[in-house]
Amino acid sequence: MLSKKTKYGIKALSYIARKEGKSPVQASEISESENISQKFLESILLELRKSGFLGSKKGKGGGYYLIKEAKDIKMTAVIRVLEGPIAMVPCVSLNYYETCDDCPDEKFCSVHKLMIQVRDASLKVLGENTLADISHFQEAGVKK
Amino acid sequence: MLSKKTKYGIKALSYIARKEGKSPVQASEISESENISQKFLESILLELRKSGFLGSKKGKGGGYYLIKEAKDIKMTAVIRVLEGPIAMVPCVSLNYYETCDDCPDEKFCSVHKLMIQVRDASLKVLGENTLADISHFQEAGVKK
DNA sequence: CTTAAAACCTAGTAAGTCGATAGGATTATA
DNA sequence: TATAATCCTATCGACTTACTAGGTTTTAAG
Repeated sequence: MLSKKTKYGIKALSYIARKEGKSPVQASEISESENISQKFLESILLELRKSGFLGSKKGKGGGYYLIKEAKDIKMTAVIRVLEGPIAMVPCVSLNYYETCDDCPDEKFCSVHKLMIQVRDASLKVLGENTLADISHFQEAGVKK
Repeated sequence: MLSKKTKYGIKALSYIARKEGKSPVQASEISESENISQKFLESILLELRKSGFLGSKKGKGGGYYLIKEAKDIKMTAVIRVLEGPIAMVPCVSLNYYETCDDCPDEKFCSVHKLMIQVRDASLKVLGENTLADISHFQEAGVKK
């Protein structure tokens, strides 16, 4: 299950992407428009800034803005920062790999085999979709 | 992330599938062979029995056995029983659907759009793989 | 230069979940 | 009758989640 943090984070990024070109977007505006607790959202936006997705401007008229273009932000990157691993089991994670303490040999693990396939399928979808794809409210990014 | 319960459950089913044809398999045997706490495993096997995957026989020489053939057990079914929804967000779940309390309209939700694609990709993999596919230790079930 | 509006920061917390463990009751076989 | 197995209920510590509280700091506008 996706945490609320990740969900809210994606919604916020998407909101900012849609407003792009104009002045920075305030947390309060996103909070109201997307029905997210403001304080909680603030902490998420802060994290997105620290991980290089957002820039910010303090003081009156301040707010958040995208540092890269929406079309250059892959959803894999967003989810890895907010949620952590995309894989469902650490032993098949590319970015957060860990051995299982049970399981003497991954090659002969039924779960491992299955979860590699799930991971690859998810990775494909999340790698093909950018922030731009999910923010324009038409058909999502199904490329040929 | 997959819970240990689901992981152990799949491993146990897979173990039983490999032993099939002979007498029932004991929890203690699976527990030792797969390095799973016996008591915890017992509760998982019980759940798998109650949900119709396993039959059991009590007393000396008892144990667990598959009720259906391994090739007729889709991994979607196993995961739904042990883990719950396959979707990462309730609002895109087929079997455990729930509306989000934020989000006025799913059609215009960026997360929704993305997670439908992820769900479909996962569903495809888990629907194509049966217990038999992941239990035979060759290439997993990649059908054409 | 003062006020207001914004981001930024740290800490805490209630509720829930997870991964077990404990301690037996029940049933079947030999 | 002894033993080996499933079955059942309850509990528990550690951890995570989704916040909330209570500010500090920075900036712009009047």
